[in-house]
Amino acid sequence: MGSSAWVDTTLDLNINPFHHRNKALRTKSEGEMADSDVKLPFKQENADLVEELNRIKAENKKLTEMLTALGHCYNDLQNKFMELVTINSENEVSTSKKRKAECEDYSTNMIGFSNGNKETSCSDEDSCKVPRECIKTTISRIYVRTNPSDNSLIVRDGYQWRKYGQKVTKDNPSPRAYFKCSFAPSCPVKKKVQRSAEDPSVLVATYEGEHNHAHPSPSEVAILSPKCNVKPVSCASTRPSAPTATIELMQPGGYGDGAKKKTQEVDDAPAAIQQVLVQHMAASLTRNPNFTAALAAAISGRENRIEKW
DNA sequence: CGAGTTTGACCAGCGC
DNA sequence: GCGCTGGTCAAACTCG
Repeated sequence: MGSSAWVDTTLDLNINPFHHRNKALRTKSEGEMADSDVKLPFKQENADLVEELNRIKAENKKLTEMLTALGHCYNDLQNKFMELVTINSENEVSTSKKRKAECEDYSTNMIGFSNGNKETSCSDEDSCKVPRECIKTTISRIYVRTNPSDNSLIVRDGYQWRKYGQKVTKDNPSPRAYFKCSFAPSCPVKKKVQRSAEDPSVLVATYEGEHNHAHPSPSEVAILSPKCNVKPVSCASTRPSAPTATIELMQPGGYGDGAKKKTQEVDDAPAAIQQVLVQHMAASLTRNPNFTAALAAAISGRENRIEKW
């Protein structure tokens, strides 16, 4: 991807909106201290306000333009990403020699998380015959980055699983573990977990079917699997049948700890560092399409209000 | 003692 | 039909 496609998204969000105004007031108060008898004429104050208004308008316009550019950039990137995904999935289908794995591709939802670099989805409708059951069952695939030293084939997703088999497959030296959902006796969901052949630190969990019960609450999970260090996960983010990019696994040293650490850092940081952190957070937020959309709405609303003045 | 895991045996689908 | 492979079963084993 060419670097020319990248746009500087670090918006000057006017983090301290009263900065200029304060400056003016400060100048004013300093002047007052020096010469308390001289009062700023009302007209002058009005002119200052108009000037401030114009400055804010110009800033809003600039932000709106940047948002538009950002939106276009985001769409371009998304399109490019989808193209890459399509190419990848085609390659996967053509190289796959597995009988049943082929049919998985018809309804597979591949969800990547932990480092979020493999999120994709694919569907290919003419590469193989489709047995009926393959269409009926929902198949999701998730990738979990784990500690390479951790040899366990455990993907903690909040559900209760019972292992019923393990097998070494031909195309992968690491064994594949077979799990059934044991939270509800009649739950048809099965899970296969195997380390990625390319990257042994990545666990590939394949879910088949849909849970016919509610996601176990954290307390239920704690009761059912006291030794399993499962933290609460939202239903939507863990249901294999409901693929989402917001899946978050509780990996040691994962996002949870990181966020905690960050909070700690924020608590401890002096004001200057906090300012830098705020600016970093603002930069991160501007990369979020939801945020940019909300910001655009807010700006347009604000502009309307300003124009009414 | 019960629940969960391990592991060898068995079964079924597919290619040759 | 035979062999290979993935998936499942179930007895044996482990652990709390």
